[in-house]
Amino acid sequence: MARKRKTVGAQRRSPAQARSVDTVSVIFEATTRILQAEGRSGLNTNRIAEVAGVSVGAIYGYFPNKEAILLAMAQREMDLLRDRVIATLLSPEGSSEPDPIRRAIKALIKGYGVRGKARRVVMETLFAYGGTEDMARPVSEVGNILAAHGANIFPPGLPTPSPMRMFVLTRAVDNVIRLATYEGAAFLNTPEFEDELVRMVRGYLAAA
Amino acid sequence: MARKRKTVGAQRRSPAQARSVDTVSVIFEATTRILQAEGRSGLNTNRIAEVAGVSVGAIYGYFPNKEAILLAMAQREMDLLRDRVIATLLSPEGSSEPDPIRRAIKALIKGYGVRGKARRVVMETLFAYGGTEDMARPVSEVGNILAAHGANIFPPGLPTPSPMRMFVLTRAVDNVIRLATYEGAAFLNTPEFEDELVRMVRGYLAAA
Amino acid sequence: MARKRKTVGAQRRSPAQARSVDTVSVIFEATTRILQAEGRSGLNTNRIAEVAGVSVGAIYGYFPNKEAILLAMAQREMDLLRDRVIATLLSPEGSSEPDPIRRAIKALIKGYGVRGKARRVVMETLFAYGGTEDMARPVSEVGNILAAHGANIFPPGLPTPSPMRMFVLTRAVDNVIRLATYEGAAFLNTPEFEDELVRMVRGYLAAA
Amino acid sequence: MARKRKTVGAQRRSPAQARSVDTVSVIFEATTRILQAEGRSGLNTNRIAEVAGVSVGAIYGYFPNKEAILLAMAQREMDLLRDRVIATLLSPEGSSEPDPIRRAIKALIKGYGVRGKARRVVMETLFAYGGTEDMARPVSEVGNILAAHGANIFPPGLPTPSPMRMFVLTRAVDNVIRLATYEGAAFLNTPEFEDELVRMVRGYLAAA
DNA sequence: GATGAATGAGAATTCATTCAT
DNA sequence: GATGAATGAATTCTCATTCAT
Repeated sequence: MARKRKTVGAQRRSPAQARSVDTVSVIFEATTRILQAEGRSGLNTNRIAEVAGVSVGAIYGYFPNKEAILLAMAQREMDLLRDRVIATLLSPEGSSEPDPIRRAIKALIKGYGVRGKARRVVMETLFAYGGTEDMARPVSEVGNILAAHGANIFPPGLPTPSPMRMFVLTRAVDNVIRLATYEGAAFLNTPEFEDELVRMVRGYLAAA
Repeated sequence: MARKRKTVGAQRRSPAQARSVDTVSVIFEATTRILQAEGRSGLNTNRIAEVAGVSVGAIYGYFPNKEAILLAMAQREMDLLRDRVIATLLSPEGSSEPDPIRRAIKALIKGYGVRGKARRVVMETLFAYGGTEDMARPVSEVGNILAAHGANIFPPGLPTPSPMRMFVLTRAVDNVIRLATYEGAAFLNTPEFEDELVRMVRGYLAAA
Repeated sequence: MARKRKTVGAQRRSPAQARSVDTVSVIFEATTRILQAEGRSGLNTNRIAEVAGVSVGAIYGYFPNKEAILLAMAQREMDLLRDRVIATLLSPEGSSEPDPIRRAIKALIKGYGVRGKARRVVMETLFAYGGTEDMARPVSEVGNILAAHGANIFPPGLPTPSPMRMFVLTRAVDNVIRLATYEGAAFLNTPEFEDELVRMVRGYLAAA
Repeated sequence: MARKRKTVGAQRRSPAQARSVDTVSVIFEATTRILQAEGRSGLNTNRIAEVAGVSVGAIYGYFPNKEAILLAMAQREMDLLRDRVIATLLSPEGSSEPDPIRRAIKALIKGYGVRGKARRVVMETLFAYGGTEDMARPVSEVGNILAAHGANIFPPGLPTPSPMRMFVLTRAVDNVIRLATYEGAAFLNTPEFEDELVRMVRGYLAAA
């Protein structure tokens, strides 16, 4: 038996050198491509190595095991999305939209739209491997930012939402957009959908 | 010899006799038990057969492969949940709760709570195999029922929600509860969480 | 998970290193030994690995499936036999037999005789997988050699046979010997049988 | 284990009733169809039953095991061919061809041509299952007939061939035609090919 | 006689991981 | 640091055959 108990964890080699960064990217890209083309069941380390043009051994130089690759990818995806949303929330400068809630919703819709299938598969994989917490973390972080900057973001006159309300609010918005994207809803990019989401957020906050 | 490409899908033997129906149930029960006790990695066809008290061959008489079992179970789960929610929405008799919205929310929270680990794995499989549509269908069906019986369910004075609003509403509620369940949120079974969800629904509807 | 449709064919790992070549040889030898001792039904990949002293995985590193091993062996057998016959035809030196036709017949009889059971199973596999062409190719190649060197091989005074005649001639001789071997004909190793075949060839050529 | 040691043998139920004959035919046809469409690896008793529209159990009512089906089919094929050739040899009436040797060759070419692929697969299967003897028997029988009627068939003035010569002669002719058919030789149905075979037979006999 | 669900030993194949080069 | 051949336990899946109905 060549298998060891899993230690799902972070990367091994620190991507200090340019080459390391390349190798990691190349592994991520290969994984994305395989997942996209053949789904989860077509994914295995040997295949990743082959598609990535590196040796299996090299993969184990950067990741302790297979799941770690998927985990790292999913985290990267979530972090990218989170950063985009947070940036959007906090900096009204770069946008013509004065309402931060609407800005965040726009950012999410746009964010889920790019690299749609790849992201979906990676997130699904993460989900399937039990990474619900990892999926939730960036959403929580957005929640934290919102809470911290509440005064600047939420409509004046309304109290900053409680943690539970934050949970409900962020999950509701995030998942509605996610599912609309995954289901390929026709209204996904319409202003009406945006309006609807804004209405949900405002209505909810107003009902408190 | 020649292996066929996997066809995650329909059953093979049709459950014409009483015996067949038993076998499928027995397979489902065994799978649930294993999943509950050992999680996804403890699940394999030989084990299922052993726990179910049937032969491996019998399993392959009803399902083309392992995933198909999980998929069939997931669909059954969703259908059960849907039926429970619809029943709750429509029949105020069996409940002390007069508000249909709150009744439905209670039913969902309770429904997601039972057989938690097994349901989760099963739903993850559905998700991982791209079954977003299958996940969404029962929710849509609840939406249809809501739309049809709107007058009896939605607060008087409010118009029956549009399809898009129905989408947002059902997905939001469903996913918030699902994620709270999966994340093991501490507030899951508190009345406050229920209140919060009711508030979201009512606030949203009122904001229209 | 996803099984690929069988691709009875080429090897996987390319025998770049000396080690690889060894592994393939070792697999071939083990297969021959098992076939010889227990026939086709005693042959399975785990057994081959065991007898070969390699892991099952190693086998799948070089062959996509069990049949591919047999097929590769069959091709090797045919090529060996062809080379032996051609060598015999062309080089009168190593033999006390002055007649090239008789030399070739002797070589064929001897060639089919060695490793009888194993060769047979291996050829049957080739046949069963539609490899009639593969079986015919080496015979054709012998035919080509004959045609090219006709002047030195065929009885003086006779024209070099036409392609169709070559076809009839080579197939007739090859198959008579093959069947006599497979049927375990009592006369197989008698000089009379050899005489008979030589007579057929000469009689045929003379009748042109 | 539900498998018993094989008793490759004849049919069980004697096809006394019309239904039995039908069932056997239907099994043969299904087997042929599967073999033709999917090759040997696609053939199994459950599939035969399915394609034949009978139950697996029914198959075991007529044949003791799977191989018996193939064996029976191959024997039927060979017997049909043998009967045709013998009839052709013995009865000059039905033909415009006065030469019995040429008549037999014509009959063989024609015989191998009909139901080409189906026959081939069945014969290959028989071969692969070690039925070389069964393949050879009808040829031997033709040989016997030839020997018995030698005076009427072989060119006057030539001695009736010895058993060994008979072996060489029949196998040579049979296999050249068989391979020409299997390889789809362009010259298969030309008079020249016929001429060539006749020449071989006559030349060989004359060389005695 | 027929049916077809069930059997289950056995075979094929996978793939994460290691480690000698 | 990289390579990739080898490992082998674990799993999936097959299919000839039986036998209760």
